[in-house]
Amino acid sequence: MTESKAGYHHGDLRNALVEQAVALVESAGPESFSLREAARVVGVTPNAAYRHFADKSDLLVAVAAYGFVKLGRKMQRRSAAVDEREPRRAAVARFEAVGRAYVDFAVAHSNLFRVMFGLRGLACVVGADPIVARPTPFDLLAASIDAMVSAGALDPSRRAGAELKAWSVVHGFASLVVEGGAPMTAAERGASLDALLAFALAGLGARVDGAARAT
Amino acid sequence: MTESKAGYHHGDLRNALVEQAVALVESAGPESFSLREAARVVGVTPNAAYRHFADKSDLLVAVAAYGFVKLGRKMQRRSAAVDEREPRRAAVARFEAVGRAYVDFAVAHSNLFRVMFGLRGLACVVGADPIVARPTPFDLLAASIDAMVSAGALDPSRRAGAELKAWSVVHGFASLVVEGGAPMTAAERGASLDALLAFALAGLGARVDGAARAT
DNA sequence: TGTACATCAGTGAACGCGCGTTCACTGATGTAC
DNA sequence: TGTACATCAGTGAACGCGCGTTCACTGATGTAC
Repeated sequence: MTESKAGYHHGDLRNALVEQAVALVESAGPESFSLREAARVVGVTPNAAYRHFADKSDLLVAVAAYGFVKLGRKMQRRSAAVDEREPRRAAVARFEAVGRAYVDFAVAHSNLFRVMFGLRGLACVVGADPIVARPTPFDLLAASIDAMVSAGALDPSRRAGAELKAWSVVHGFASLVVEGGAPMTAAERGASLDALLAFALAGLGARVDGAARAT
Repeated sequence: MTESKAGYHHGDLRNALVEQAVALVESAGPESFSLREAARVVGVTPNAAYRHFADKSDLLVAVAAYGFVKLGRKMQRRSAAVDEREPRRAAVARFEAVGRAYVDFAVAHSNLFRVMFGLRGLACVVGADPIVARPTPFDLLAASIDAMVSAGALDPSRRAGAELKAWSVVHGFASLVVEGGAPMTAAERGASLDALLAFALAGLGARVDGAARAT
């Protein structure tokens, strides 16, 4: 509500704590994150946090939710930037843009990404009744696949289950990159991701340039 | 060396600690694991552990390595059980068996799986000079793809980069299942995995039954 | 407009805790002669 | 075969630590009349 900084009442402590928690997690990793430190940096007593969060893990769920919001925005931004002259190409390009946004996000915010998919983060945020406003990142992925069907890039008979396939490929790649299992330069990562998206489109049976796409 | 249980010297403390650490991690998760508890359960003073491990995270790396060994064995077992009458079909079936073993392992040992792909686990174990004896799980995946090429199920021109594609799909799916992002019954998981493997083979451009595979 | 009061959002001090790790040590083991 | 001794693998006690969380509290806020 109020924005007055000095004073007994903070005014927007909940958001301040979440943002500080995100910053701390991003810079030092989830395992060394402490509620006390977040409160300390915000300039507030540790117990003040309990006015806004049930406990530490509740705060971390809010951090995860923040990450999903950020990820969704990145997906939308990238998707919107696609050249849309040729509808079928554009639909495919948006699908690719969504995947690239996902991986880029994971690389740029690897510690946040870990919290999002760490213990209970995903389950709390992406469940049947997500605490993140729609459209969620998953919604955006589904929409991009629907758009491919509408644009004639994907046969309706191939539609079922496409989200899980696409999500698995991209999430697996992002995880492997983040966890260091496949150490690579940014250029190598880009090339791998290109190949990976072509692989995913081929697997789905998408028509990219008139003909069904080959890897 | 010796197997005497009683006595001042344990005889095989290092292995005992690793096995107990694995058990504790599997049952209570990595975040609540403590070196002290492992030592306590083994019946030894906490500091005795420092005779065998530099510190706690060194012990956890050993836990991760243990997991990769176990995973590799499961892959080999499943792969060996494939009916091999028709070479091309058999090669494809082994590739699928490797993928299934991976997912099944992740589900059956989800906490161990988390340690393996948690902070530094992967990097230490799978790096250029792995501390796990060859063939590593990654080696086994690569071999199964090579076998598909030899059997004529995969054109050599499609060979390059196939490991990363296959690994990404399966790892992503396993992670999503483990983290609860895609809650499903065992039957649903099986059906999804079937579809996912078909998707991966199609994406790679594999020939499953004489013709190039369609999803 | 002014006052009374309920509610809210913080404070300050303290708790018990188990942790990772270090220290100086000692009992057991195995090897050289 | 017997003894001396270096090495190894454990003990036992203690450390400092920051943590999450609870307690009773108080200053600030806003609303009813």
